Amino acid sequence: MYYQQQQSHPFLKIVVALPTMVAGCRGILEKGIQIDGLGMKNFLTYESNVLFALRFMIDCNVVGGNWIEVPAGKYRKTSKSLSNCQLEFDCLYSELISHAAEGEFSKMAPFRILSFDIECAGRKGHFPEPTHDPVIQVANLVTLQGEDQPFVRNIMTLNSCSPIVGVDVMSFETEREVLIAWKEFIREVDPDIIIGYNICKFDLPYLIERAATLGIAEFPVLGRIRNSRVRIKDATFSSRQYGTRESKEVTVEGRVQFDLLQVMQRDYKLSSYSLNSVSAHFLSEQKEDVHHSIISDLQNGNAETRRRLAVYCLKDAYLPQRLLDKLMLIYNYVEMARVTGVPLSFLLSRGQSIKVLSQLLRKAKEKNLVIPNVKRAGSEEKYEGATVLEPKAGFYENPIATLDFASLYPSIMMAYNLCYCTLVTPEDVRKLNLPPECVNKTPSGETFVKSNLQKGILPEILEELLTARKRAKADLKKAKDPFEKAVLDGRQLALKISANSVYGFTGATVAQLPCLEISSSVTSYGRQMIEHTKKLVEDKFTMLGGYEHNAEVIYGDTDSVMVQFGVSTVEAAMKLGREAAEYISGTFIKPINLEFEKVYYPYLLISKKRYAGLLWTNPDRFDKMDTKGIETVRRDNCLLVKNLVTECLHKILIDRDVPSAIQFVKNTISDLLMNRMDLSLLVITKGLTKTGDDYEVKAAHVTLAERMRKRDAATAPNVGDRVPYVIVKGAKGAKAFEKSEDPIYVLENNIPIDPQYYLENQISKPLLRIFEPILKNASKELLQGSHTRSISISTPSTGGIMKFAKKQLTCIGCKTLLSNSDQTLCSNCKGREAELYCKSVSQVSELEQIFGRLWTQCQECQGSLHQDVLCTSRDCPIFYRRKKAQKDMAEAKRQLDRWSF
DNA sequence: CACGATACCTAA
DNA sequence: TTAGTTAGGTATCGTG
Repeated sequence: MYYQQQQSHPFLKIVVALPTMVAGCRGILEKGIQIDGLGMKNFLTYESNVLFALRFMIDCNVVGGNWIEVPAGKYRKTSKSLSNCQLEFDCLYSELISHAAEGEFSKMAPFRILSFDIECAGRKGHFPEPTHDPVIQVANLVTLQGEDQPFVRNIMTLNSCSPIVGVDVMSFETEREVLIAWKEFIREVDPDIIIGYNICKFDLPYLIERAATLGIAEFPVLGRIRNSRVRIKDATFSSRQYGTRESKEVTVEGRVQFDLLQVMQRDYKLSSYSLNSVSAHFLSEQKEDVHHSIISDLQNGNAETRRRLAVYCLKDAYLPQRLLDKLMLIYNYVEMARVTGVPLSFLLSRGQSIKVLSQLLRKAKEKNLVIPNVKRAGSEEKYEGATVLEPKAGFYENPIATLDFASLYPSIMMAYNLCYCTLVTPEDVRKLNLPPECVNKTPSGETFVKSNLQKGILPEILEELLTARKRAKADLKKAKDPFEKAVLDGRQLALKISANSVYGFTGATVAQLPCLEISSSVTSYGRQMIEHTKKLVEDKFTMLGGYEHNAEVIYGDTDSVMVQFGVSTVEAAMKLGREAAEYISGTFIKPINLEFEKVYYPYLLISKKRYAGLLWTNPDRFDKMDTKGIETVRRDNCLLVKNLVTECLHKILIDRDVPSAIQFVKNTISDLLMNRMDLSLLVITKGLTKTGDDYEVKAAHVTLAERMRKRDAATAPNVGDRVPYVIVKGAKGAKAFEKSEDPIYVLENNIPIDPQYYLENQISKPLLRIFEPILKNASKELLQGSHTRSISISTPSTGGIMKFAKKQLTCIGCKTLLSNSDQTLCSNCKGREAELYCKSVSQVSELEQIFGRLWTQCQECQGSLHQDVLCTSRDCPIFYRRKKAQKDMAEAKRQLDRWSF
């Protein structure tokens, strides 16, 4: 920490017998000890907060996912076996040879991967609890990493189960036998990695707690250490990036738990993280979603119904494996472990900073430096971030060129040698009197020495990461073998992410080694650079300077500027863009580089961080429609808004057909108000970011989560979950949080939704923001007119006061109220019986057909055309349509029944 | 009804 | 032995 003129200092290295003693030792030294002749003295400690496993790996030069050689003759068989491993021997740790992940050693190990899923029989209306409810099935798939089919597929069932092709069905008479069989299976298969969906929070703890309830003492020995019991601990993880999440920490020695739910939540921003929704998203494969209350019925049926359950259970074990393969997670995660040096398990259980710290510790060791364990200072400190240039909002119908700094923050840190060990304290600035040519004074006022005096560790780490990335990308181009390609692609991704998170690490005031002098210097250089770029572009590309038009920077954020060169073709904009990038890059120190990347044409700039446009990287045709920040890319909008905005942008930007966009809006509004909208389009989801009491204001999704907790605590959303809801009709002037409701509940109880809310609070503003730059009187054009007057005939409410209201019949022909409930038609419509009867009949048959089609579709999804559909998936549009069709059909049949002759 | 505070999510 | 950063838009709630 800080630039040290003196090349080396004496340090005292303290070695203790057990890892746990490090903390105690550190405490004593920090608090201070009495030394004869010196009095009370306290000490700054160094590297006293490094996790033991990481310490060991760093000292032995071992990284996560790394190959280790135990040289012949350097080990001997253990005298007494302590493990369940296939090979067991003793070896001195210093004899291990750690191989860098290159050549032969970059290959992935043939990990044995177990994917499993359990089913439990909850009591009616309750979510299963391990203290009451039995485990009735466990499905297992075992796959060798790199192979595309599992080599073991089995299901352990309580009670009989009809055979399933290609699956080893193992039936048992008692639950105890099921659990013991699974435990034995684990020992026999000896998996390296255990995967599944939500296994860390549900399946694993459930099995263990259930075994404890049943008193199966031998069950919780699932790891590789003989006689070591699995331990469970409640854990919460909380960070700005990943949010707060409660989970369970299950210790299974020697096997990595790789919960696909955690992977999804960390790596992808989705509106729903149910296995069903995720599978649909990544695998285009739906899965039936059987409500937990039905599972008991299937279990209590016969061998056939249990077989049905088994098929379902197997699919839940199969999908995580498919996701693992499809997203190449093993490659990406192992490469991340190799690049950053942390064990694989840290990547899912810990945050970003441990990865940077691991690299820092390794590099420091190499340089013979030690890292101080600085006190956690006040975390309130803030520093200024990046500049966002004031946007000149509007619809641009000429090409806009985009200039970007490549890896801006890493290159600033490299260019100006910003590091812990190059920072000069204000005191030292005065004392040391360093010559100006040896230091950089940053725009934020800090002083760092240049690399001739001391090369920074951070810049060196960054250089290595970026060079390695370049190499990985080059190798990737040459690679033929798909496995090799996967490894390299995973590696270049890991390298990029790692380089980008170094800056964040220095600014993390609650982390291990904050250094705001570095982070605020980085951003101050960044601010200076974007302003400089804007100025250069506007000064050079002028008519006075011999160009056809005056260039104008219309927007820019952090590391990019959008330039309107005034030219009318994409090609011309690209040419000028390249020229500008090259010219401006020349004015910066290496390795800072401004690149021309792309052209937007046309370009709709709404405000800071919000824009849309067609993106061109070559002049022949556009690559895609690119939207930033607006509703189409946000998860807290209902599909109705997302689809509507996407479709309008498509029509405006691609088709260049504004009238058709307007017509589309009108049709959609009309459909909404006529109650013709699919409920699935109206579902809004928002993340539950804290526990109930911590909220200071009431919000729709929070109050709904509370109400759901009262209905069924076990299935209600938890911290970190996303809560889907719809807004239903309520009292006049009721707040949104009073009108939010669970979509499934709405469907089952036939509660009318509030179309007006969707029109006024969901659709209108986003639309106006898009149309206003394009259309005069946008509000009048879109939101007023006949299409908004078609007031809905809502489905009658069954709850509340409506229970006491008697339903009055209306004329089948014209819907006027009838005084006499025996009547079918009013006096006006008398005489049209034949026509209207035919209409009723055809309505019923039409709806029957629609329903039939949807039903078949669901049957296909569940994989059998001979059985009832049980699926109630909140994430599946077909489910909502099927339910609606069913209701409509029933209503039509009721109408038909009124024609009793 | 205006306005600040809170909450959420995104850009970079 | 818990946590990468700041900037910014928008909706909604609560209060004066």
